[in-house]
Amino acid sequence: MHRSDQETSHSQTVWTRLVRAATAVQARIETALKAEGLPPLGWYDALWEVERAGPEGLRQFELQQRLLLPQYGLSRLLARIAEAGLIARAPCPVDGRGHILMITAEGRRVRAAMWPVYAAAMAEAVGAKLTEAEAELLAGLLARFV
Amino acid sequence: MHRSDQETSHSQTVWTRLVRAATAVQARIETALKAEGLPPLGWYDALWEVERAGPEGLRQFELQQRLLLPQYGLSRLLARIAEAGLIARAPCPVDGRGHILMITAEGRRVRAAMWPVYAAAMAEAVGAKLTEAEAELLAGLLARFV
DNA sequence: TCCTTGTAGATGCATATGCATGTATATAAT
DNA sequence: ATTATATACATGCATATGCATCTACAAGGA
Repeated sequence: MHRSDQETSHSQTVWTRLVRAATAVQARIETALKAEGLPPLGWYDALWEVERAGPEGLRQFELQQRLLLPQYGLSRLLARIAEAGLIARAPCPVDGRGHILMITAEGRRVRAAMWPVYAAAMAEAVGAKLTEAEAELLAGLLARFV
Repeated sequence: MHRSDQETSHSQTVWTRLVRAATAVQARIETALKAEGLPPLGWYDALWEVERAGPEGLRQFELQQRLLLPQYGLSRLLARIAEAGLIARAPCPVDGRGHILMITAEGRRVRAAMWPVYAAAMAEAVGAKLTEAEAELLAGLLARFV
């Protein structure tokens, strides 16, 4: 084989399966949510973080760091979620550039409705494929990439 | 905690890290390709499969199955790649509905140019984080999800 | 032959994403 | 204060994606 030809390495096998596994699981979760008429997965993470932040709320850039989203991505995600009335954006009193994010009552309701669907899909797509020990092992190996 | 509240399970840890790992590695590879002025990763897989198929070429639906892409996704991906002159689409002689895909000389050239960049990024983002034994173990665990 | 059903692939429309840049405010240096 | 630079967030524009549907051909009856 020529030097520029693909030979399958362990790295490549890992990479390929990593993508396939992630997309397969994601597809299952998204499908489950959609089937219940619930918002997409991305909304869950945002709602959960903001809800967890409590009555203080959360700055947009903090959420950005936690979700690892690009700045403009979060900006537009929040525009959609706010449009749906699930998160409220208030001007930040101590920094005129910023927003404070707070979950609304409806936002809590929707997140709580999403959770059992999300959890069930995760259990089916992930938990059912591994023993507890394997899951811990896998989680440990995956942690290398963060 | 209320029943609808999120409690972290092993499944969830695995799922979260799976996504983070996949996006992190992908970002590295895409960045490396872009930095060299090369096409995105999705093009590589298509080019490689078509090149591998040899002079017989490959039917579009076969490629679709191998790449696990939605039908319309592949249709448009190929439109872009063909527009760039890297893959040729000829009508299929035995099935008037189909196309036969064949890589062009320029397609070979580009794929060959992509490979070392792709391989290096993979080695850096995946191989460097694991021993060979760990990579095999991880690949085995990830295979559960296919 | 005609009709029905299935499959290969393309595409219009709505929505999402990436990239670059814009606006507004903050912070620091002069 | 003035000017420069950095940060928070939004947005115009091009491109990509999802969904539904369309066209064209194939295959199997009646």
